[in-house]
Amino acid sequence: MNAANSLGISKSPQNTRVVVAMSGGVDSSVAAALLRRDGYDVVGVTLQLYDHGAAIRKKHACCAGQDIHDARNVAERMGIPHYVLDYEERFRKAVIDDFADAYARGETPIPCVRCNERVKFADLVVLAKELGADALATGHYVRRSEGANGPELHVAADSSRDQSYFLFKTTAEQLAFVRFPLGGLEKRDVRSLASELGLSVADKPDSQDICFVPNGDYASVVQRLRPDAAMPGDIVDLEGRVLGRHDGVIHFTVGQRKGLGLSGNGAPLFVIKLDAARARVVVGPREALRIRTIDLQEVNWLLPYPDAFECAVKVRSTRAPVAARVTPREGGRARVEIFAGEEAVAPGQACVFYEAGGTRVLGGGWIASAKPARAAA
RNA sequence: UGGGGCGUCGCCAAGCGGUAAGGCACCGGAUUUUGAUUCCGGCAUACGGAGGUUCGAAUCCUCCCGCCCCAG
Repeated sequence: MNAANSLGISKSPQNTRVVVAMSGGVDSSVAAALLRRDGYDVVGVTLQLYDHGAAIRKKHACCAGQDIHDARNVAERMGIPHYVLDYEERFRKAVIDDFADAYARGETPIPCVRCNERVKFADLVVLAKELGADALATGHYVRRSEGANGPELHVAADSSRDQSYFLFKTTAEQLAFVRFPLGGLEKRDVRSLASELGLSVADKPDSQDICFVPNGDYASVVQRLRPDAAMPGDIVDLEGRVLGRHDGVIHFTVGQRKGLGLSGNGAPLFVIKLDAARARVVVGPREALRIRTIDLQEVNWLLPYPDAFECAVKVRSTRAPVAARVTPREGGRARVEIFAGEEAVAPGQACVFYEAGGTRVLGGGWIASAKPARAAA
């Protein structure tokens, strides 16, 4: 048995085939280039996820139109095989439909996580194995390491770029096969590497916003897919008093302040709850956003024995983890008690568990419901 | 048509003779591989209207218009 190579696989790089998920962006391009430079047998794969024509002019997108050309160019330059696969149908069903349904239910989906969960780390893993690969690599900023009980997921070295929140659904089994070449790098280093390696995408802007939504106007996408979901209704306060009207719950999310058009108040009002069945948007003061208990579903455990444990949880990608206790429940569920409370917890978003004071991701689940820190309607 | 009160940015609201606070809403930008949040910036040459007093008024006076309240 050979010594493990840089990917932790007991083969020489030349004999190690790695499929790289290439989105056409800087990150995945550099990931592929780095592996190529290290002598791996790299195969590039790009998934065409949604409408080609509609996306071709869009900046900051990924996985369609120009991005596919970019990925192809990068692969060509590196001299690696590159495949473009039509995943539009799959993506539409697994990600876009789910996105629309969630909004119609008054929830706030994270399509990026669904895409990782259902497409990139599901279908792509299978595909990579079919291509005879020893591993699948992506350009995500997150680290993987071999622990006593198997592979572990850790936050990125560049904490400002960490994407672990978006990868919480990665299973232990997938983790055994996936690699993240950029997890230990700083974003600026990746940029300069892209230049050094002569990649045409070196100065390409980072992607942001939802890739399949044209102008940041996600509501119009939902409305087109689920016409009935855009039902106008009342904006009410915590006591049920009608304060105004709205054009559909799909335009709002828990914690939202802007767009309510409610004036004359001393302090701003926030969306506290969405009641899709009654087409109601419930608003209240900031204090009413405070949550103590959260119930999760479809939990992914990256721990060997999920007994109740204390850890730090993130309820939002852009916030520091906070101390909490997680209690697993049957049926893939879990209850999370956040000791100091947390604001604006929206059903449909993710709650990710982190090792307290550490870097390891212990798991996470989808937020099914949340209970206020104090009594409130 | 007797008495009293009030009319300042879309909404709420300071100011009470010295040259228009603030909040909400809204708009723009920054941040952000979700949606949000947050942050920064913008937002009444103008104070119901018309006159008058004054070096100077949203602030004082007069009249008018509108609204509210109490009496008739």
